[in-house]
Amino acid sequence: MVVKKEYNPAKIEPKWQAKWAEDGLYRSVIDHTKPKHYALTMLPYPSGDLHIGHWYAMTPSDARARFMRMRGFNVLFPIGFDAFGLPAENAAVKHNIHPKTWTYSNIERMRKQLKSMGAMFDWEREAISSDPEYYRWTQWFFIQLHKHDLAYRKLSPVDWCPTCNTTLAREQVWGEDRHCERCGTPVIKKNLEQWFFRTTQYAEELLDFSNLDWPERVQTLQTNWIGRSEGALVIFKTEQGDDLEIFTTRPDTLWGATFMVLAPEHPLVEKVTTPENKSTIEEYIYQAIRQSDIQRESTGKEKTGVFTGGYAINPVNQQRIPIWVADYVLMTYGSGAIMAVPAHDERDFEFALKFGLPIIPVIERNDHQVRSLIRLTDVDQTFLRWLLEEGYVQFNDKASYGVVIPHYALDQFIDRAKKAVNANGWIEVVGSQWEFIFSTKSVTLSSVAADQEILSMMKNLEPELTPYRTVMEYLWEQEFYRPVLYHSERGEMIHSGQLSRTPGDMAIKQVVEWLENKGIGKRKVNYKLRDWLISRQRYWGAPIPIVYCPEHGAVDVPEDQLPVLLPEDVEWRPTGESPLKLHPTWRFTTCPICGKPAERETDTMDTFMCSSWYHLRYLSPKYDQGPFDPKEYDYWMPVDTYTGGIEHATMHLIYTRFFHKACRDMGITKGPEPMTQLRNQGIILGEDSEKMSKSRGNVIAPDKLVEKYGADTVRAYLMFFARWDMGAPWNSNGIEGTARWVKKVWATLLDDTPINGKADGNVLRELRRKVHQTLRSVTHDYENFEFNTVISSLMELLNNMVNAKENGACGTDEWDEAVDIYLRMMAPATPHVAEEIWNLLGKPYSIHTQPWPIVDEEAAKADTVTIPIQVNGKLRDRLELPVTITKEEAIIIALEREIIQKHLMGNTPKNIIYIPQRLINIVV
RNA sequence: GCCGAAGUGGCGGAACAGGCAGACGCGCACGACUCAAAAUCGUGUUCCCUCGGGAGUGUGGGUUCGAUUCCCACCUUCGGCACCA
Repeated sequence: MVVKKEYNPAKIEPKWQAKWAEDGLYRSVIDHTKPKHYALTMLPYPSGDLHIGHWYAMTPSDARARFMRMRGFNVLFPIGFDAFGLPAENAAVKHNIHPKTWTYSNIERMRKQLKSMGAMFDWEREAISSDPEYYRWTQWFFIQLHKHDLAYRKLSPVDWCPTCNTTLAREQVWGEDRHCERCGTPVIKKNLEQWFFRTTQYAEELLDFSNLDWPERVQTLQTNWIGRSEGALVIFKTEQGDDLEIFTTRPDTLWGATFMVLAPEHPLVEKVTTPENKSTIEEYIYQAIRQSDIQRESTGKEKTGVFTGGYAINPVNQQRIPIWVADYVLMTYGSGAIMAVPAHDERDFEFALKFGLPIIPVIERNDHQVRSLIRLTDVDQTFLRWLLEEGYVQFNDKASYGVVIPHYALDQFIDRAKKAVNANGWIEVVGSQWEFIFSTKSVTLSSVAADQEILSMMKNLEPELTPYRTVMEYLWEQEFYRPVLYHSERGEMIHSGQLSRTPGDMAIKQVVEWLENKGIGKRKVNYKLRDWLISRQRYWGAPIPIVYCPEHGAVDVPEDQLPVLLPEDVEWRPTGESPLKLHPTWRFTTCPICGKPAERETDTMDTFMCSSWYHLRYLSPKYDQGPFDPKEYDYWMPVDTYTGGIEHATMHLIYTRFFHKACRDMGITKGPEPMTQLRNQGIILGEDSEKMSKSRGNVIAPDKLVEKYGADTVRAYLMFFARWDMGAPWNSNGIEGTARWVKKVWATLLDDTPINGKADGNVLRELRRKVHQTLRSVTHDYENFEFNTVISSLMELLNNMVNAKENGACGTDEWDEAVDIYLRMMAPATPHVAEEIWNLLGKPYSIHTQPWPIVDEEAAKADTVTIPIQVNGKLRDRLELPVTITKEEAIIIALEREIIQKHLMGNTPKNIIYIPQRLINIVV
């Protein structure tokens, strides 16, 4: 058959899209005779225009879903919109358009764009999170969580703009001075009653990825985000008698705690602050609280803090230690208070040094290194000579020797030092042992009292030392000592009362047991993960279904009264304040329990709440007896393949896992995890290798590309131009190659005019071999999301087919088979052109319901192989040999080659490596 | 600072299990067709070279008959976290 027809994607693509829709080709219905496959791509936010990033995320995922369908799975590949959220409200204020109008017209537009991709979305299952039928169930989930005590209310600080009268999201706070994005007013923190979900209750389980086929990268990100650390909870007492709880990962350093630090927000701050420190503390707290966590936590910043005037008692040794307030301690982690052990914690060390707080070593160095800076005038000559002779002197200048004493010589050194030191001086033993040798006595730096004693003895001999507040402060002045003053390694406990000499590997365990026996502490696991704050002081979101009754408090809206509808007659103040608060009637209602006047919660839910369960709504978007139809759930869940951007690794993907596990414990969902397999695509940057953005003007518009090349070419190029999981900067030129390929497929497969007579058997055997080899690799690559090599293999095969055609392959069974398999292989990637050619060749509609071809292993087998011959690992020759050749035969042939003989240069081979069908390496 | 990923021709990338480095494509050069151009087709395209070869996968070492692939150290880029007690 000869078909003379131009390839015109603008014509064939809409034609097939309409036909497929009409025939319900992508309707997914429960079919128990087939294995199911739930392929899910992250739902888009209806920002208004489909971005090339959406295409990059969705079309390869679509190709994979199509491939699975051809492999015999009953595939569900749904789509919807994450339609609540801030941009709609910003548009409302800016353009005076209702968020609903804005959102739904965007959806309309994006639906059209999505359909132009030719994806196998089942539009009957579309779900839109801002539809009342959807958010009714978002609210229902909230109530279930509340009923099971997984939702609770607590006072929590938010960024607040006093001019706009509203909460700001983190991305709305700009600049170093933290001003409001809209009006420039500096932002303040405000404590508001907020709703939280108890994600932390699932922290331990969320760390378990054993049921998941998820990228290592995501697992690492989540693990770090959850941030598990083991340690102990220890109860200190303030002098007033209040319990002051702290969490520490190093209970073995308790004896070295020389001060405590409270976060500025800590509830005990007020109580422990003495009257004379009150105003300083208040001032400090005011400026600390205004800063964001990011600023406060930036490690580069110099430490700040203020003494409260109050003291606590260290429960292990009854030492009285000062309580400070400093912003390097965070209220959101642990209990918002720490014991500071400056000798073994870098931050505490820095703080203690700055504020002159004592630093007492309580953990031995593992290398036991001792350093001493010996002033020549403080000791006798014999001692100095001995040090030189033994080679302990690391450096010397006119005034002093810097010596490093090995562990074995320490006792001897101290003995000799005691004899050598004169009445005007002293010798410091630093790093280990921590002894300060004076002519009258030696003192060990093992307590705050000892610290002061040593210091005052030094000052007596050397009045210039008067400004120093601690021994460590003085030692720090000597560059030579700095490397050994502080360490955070585990090691043998010292200066720790009865627990001294406990070896490092048992120290933590023994101290915890000891604390538990004494009733002053216990083992504790802490997490960085925080409970999920879901309240938003916003209009365009799902209202939190709670009514506040003066008598009954926070009462759930009864389930049969859901949804709590968003009122549409809202007024937009330029202030951006939530219209729900301003609405004249909406918030006033009655208590579901007593019927007396009550008020609605005016906050709405975080949109991550909507996206935590959309995969369930897709199952039955119109179902009204529950969030989803259990029949659909039982068949389709869990999601088999979830694809989307890595940027959701720690937010959405933790929330949705939490949500699933919480629902499982409430009997709503089943199984350990919602999404079995996860794969992330990378990011497409602009051609300038910068992030695409309107302001940079480097945005690639998919609509224009589709117009110019057709959706199939755009799809294929997105699959081809980079590794899918890596992403890459966009390259406009490259797409021409893919366009050429599609055209060449069209020309080659449709025109089977015989050329050059009949092909011989060799050509046909080669053709079949290449076809089946390609089928094998393409199958593997679709399976493993290696889309770029799917396309390159197809290109390669096409080049072979063109060759075969020139050698007369057309009109043979082998040629027809090649065409048939070729079209099936390209159907998932380029669904329209594959369908069109398939149809023009008179094959049965639709190619997309055809089974995936099976590799003929016999045909794919090669009968000869090219074997490289190396001499000493260097390639010298190649041999074309039958695959059946034996080792002996191959070696004989190889050694007979003239070029090989030349490179052997008359030497006898010492060793010959033979890897069947791979290589021969002759070693001389 | 910590954690993670990645470094291969002019460019995007390939090499699946340690065995022919550079598949496939872009770009470029030359040629064919054309009055000409576009499109299309063909040939070539890692670098150096005295045409025998030699070097080469971020850098330096190591293991091996053999390393883009494994090990150690370092450099660069990107991403995440960022005083987490």
